[in-house]
Amino acid sequence: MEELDKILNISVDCVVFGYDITTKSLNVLLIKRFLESENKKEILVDDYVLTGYHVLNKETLDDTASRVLKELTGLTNQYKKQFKAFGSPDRLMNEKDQIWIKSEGFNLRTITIAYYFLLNTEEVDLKKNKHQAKWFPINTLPILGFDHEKIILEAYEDLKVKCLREPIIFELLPDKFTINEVQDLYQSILGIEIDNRNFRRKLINKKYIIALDEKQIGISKKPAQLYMFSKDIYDKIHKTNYLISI
Amino acid sequence: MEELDKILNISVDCVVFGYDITTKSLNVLLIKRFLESENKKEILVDDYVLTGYHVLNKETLDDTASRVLKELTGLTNQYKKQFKAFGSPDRLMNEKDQIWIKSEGFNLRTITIAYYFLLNTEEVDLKKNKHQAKWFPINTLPILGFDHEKIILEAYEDLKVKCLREPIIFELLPDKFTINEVQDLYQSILGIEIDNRNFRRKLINKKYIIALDEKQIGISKKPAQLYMFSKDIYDKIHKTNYLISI
DNA sequence: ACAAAAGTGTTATCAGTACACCCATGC
DNA sequence: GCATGGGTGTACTGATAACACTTTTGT
Repeated sequence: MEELDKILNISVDCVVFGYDITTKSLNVLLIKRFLESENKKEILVDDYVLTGYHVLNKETLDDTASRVLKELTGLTNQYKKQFKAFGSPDRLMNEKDQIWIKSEGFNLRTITIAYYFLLNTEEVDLKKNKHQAKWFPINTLPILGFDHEKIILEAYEDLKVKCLREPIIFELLPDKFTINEVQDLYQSILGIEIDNRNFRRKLINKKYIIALDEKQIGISKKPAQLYMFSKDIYDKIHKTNYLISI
Repeated sequence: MEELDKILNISVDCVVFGYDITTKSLNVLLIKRFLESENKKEILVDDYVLTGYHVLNKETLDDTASRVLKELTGLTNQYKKQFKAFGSPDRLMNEKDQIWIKSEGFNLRTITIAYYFLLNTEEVDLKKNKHQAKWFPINTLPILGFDHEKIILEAYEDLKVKCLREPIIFELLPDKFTINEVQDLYQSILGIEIDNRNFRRKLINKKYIIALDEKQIGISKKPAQLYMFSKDIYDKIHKTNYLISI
């Protein structure tokens, strides 16, 4: 039944970015792709890929992406962005990909609509996961199947550009965060050093960064002030902001 | 032969933006969609759509877009941007769309990868065009088939955002332009008023805006200084520019 | 000489950058 | 009391915003 509903040449692939606040590492969630020969003597395919699935007949592309994320992590309502379609005729043409495709029975010329999701790794419990999902730091990715390395790197580029212009950085952090955590995250994503004093001043002066009546707890050093991000206030301020910065 | 090569459920649609420097109007190039009943007594479909075509089997998505533009305008090497995939199950489901799809024989569940192109209207000669192509100002679009109004408006949104951050504005102008022409174009796209003195200073101070040894000719008033944009210089300057502006 | 569009300067305010030390807390 | 990371202030520079008149040219 479900098989009939699949569009065999159109899929959605999801780059799930998760920030690990304790190791200060921007990670990508990948699943294992593993296939042995019939006699189990030979390993035919053993690498990692993005999660993805075919688009179903009665489903929007956004729905497919949300479904894939939910199955992988149990999460809904995370920040989601459709960032590019990949459809080169040779994108699934290396040897291992062909073996895999044969075993799965889908179309050699499949076009994929790629999404990325932003969340923090603490939200995800990988223990209950059946796909052998695992976090990999963006800078030390394993061998990847299909054209998924390309997809991840393009998603990362888009994220880098976007985090300079839009307040999506907060999607990678818990609701309550410290200023230094935001700075660490920018530094991780962009691979740069930022002056702490200037960064603090800049952020604290924003009306949509709200100081809470709380400090960190359970920390073994001086606990830091916690803040939250108000999307409502941000949107109000930025309705008509036409600064040309080229 | 060609029919066999088409992927029946995947297309590319092209939003061709053309700036008309004399009327100061940002336009979109559309083609006529017209169908009569067999007895020619009734007009079944009479509206406009974007140009687009199915993706061919051995073609990348970018190639499809370039092919469509070339067939429509004769032009190659114009600024091209893949901006979004549209794949909602009901995107081709209104009555006229269904009549049209039946007559053309393609798939009811077609996903389209939408591109936009930037050029200036003077580059295009519509006389030789067989599709009854016509320019429409972005603010006075005709009745549009399929979900093409939605696609155009999303392309326009993307263009608005992008022209504030990247020097794509120059793709809509001739190679040699005046400062006031750039200002008029920004004002057309964004629907805002800009102070001429501040804008001039800002632009002229950019190293990648190069004053030529030429003035306008054939103009009935004081001829203005001509400038050009240097992408090389722009790229050199902006290699590593990590200004966080949220 | 007139109409039309090109071009010009100053001041005030705000944002960004560079830079080094003290403070609060938990252990 | 000490190690750790949190938190602070100032001066300089460059960009932006507000604002109105003169100049050049073709006709």
